[in-house]
Order: sequence, then structure tokens, then C-alpha cells
Amino acid sequence: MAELDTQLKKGTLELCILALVQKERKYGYDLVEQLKVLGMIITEGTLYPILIRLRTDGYLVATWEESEQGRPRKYYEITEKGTQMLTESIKQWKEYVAIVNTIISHKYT
Amino acid sequence: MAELDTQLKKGTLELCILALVQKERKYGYDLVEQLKVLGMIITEGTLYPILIRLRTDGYLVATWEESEQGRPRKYYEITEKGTQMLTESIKQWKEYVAIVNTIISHKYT
DNA sequence: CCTTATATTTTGTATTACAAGGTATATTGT
DNA sequence: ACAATATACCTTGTAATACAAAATATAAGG
Repeated sequence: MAELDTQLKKGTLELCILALVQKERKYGYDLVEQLKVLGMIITEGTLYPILIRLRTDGYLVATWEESEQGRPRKYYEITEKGTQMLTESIKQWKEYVAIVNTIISHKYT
Repeated sequence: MAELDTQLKKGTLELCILALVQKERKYGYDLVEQLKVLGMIITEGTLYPILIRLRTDGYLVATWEESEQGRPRKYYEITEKGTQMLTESIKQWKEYVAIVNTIISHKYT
């Protein structure tokens, strides 16, 4: 059986990344750092494919930007489609959490 | 991108099934029906492999029981190990939900 | 009989987080 | 000058898992 934590991420990582980018435009490496601070550890091999998926599907747009020091950064911004998707996803997430909480608290007949 | 609902289930289905069986010993088909009522649709092709995994790992035990009508049923009960696992999993689940809620509500700096 | 409901199981598929590694640039320490 | 570290992006291959679909089996009801 895989780590529970790994499994829990499936489905919510895209949601979280959309939400983070919605609050503030971000580049990939920064997202990994920020998620770590917030208590969600992901590797770059996880993040970059997600960013590519979200961009391919039109939820994010990317622009290269020179950095004063170090490599140029690819900044991501959320699109209108991305915002709609995020709103819908958050709704589904909350519904799902409610169901799971009902089950684990044995509050059903 | 797959259905969000499908992805959300990964990781929490085992948790939910352990919790359902903890409350009352159950057989497979009954679990599918009960989950449907509670708002979580899963197919048999999803449930039975999970039950096998949970039994193989020692979290559940199974006993065949004759039914007055229809096929015999394989009833599942939670083990001590299963109860410990469930307690730990619920703790992790709650921590994870808290992190996701922080992110989607933009309540961080 | 034939359909429906009950009940378990198996096979194959698509998705996705991750480990591991590769590429590239700037800073810091010795 | 040189090595190590931090920053930053990307790719490849793997393991885990929900699901569709089908196979198997028994009893009840029209």
C-alpha cells in the first residue's frame, strides 16, 4: 500500500496549484518552496508535469521573465477558464470532504 | 484530465471502507450500496480489490456466511491492526484537509 | 423460462505522484 | 581559479489505483 499522503494528493494538487497561482503569479520552483512551507511536500518531478497539463488545458498561461540573478523564470497566471475550473473544483472538494467526514465520524444510519 | 471525483477517492476509499466496517461488519455488495446512499459512487471493480488489499495487509478479516436467499456472503470485520491504522489515517486526513483549506481560502502569507 | 436483483471476482486501461537524473546559471567559500 | 551550493526548468520510467467491462453463480418474480 502506498503512502496515504501520496494518495491524498491525487486530485487536490491541481486544485492547490491553481489556487496558489490565483492569489499571486508564480514560477515553478517558487511553488515547490511555498508548498513546502505550507506543509505539502512535492518534488519538481511532480510539479512541472502538472503545470504543463494545466497550461495545455488552458487553465494557466506562462511567460518567460529574466531574473536579475540565476536562470530565467517561467511565470504562470490563471486564466478565466482556470478561475471557473477552480471554483467548480473547490465546490466538489468541499462536498467530498463532507461525505468522508460523515463516514469517519459514523454520523449516518 | 480525469474526473476530479475519481482522483479525490484515491487514498480516502480505504479509509472510508475501514470506517464503515468498523461501525458494523459488512459484506462487499452491501458496502457498495451503502456508499452510494452516502453520496460516494464506487463500482465493484473498485471495491473488491480494496477489500483484498485490506485483508492481505491484516486490517480486515473475512468469514463466509450462508444467506437465506442468494449467494453466500463474505463478511468483513476490522482487526486491532485495522483500528490502529484507521486512527492514524484519520489524523493524517484531517491534517491534509486543513492544509488544502488553507490554500484554497488564501489564508497564508 | 426469462428477467431482475443479489453477490463475488478477474482482466485490462488510464491517470498520476514520485524517484532519479539531466541541463543551466549565479553566488559563495577556499 | 575552482568547487560546492542554490536556483531553476525539464524528462524518463515506475508503481499505485479507480474504473469499465465482463464472467460467474443463486434465488425470486412475472
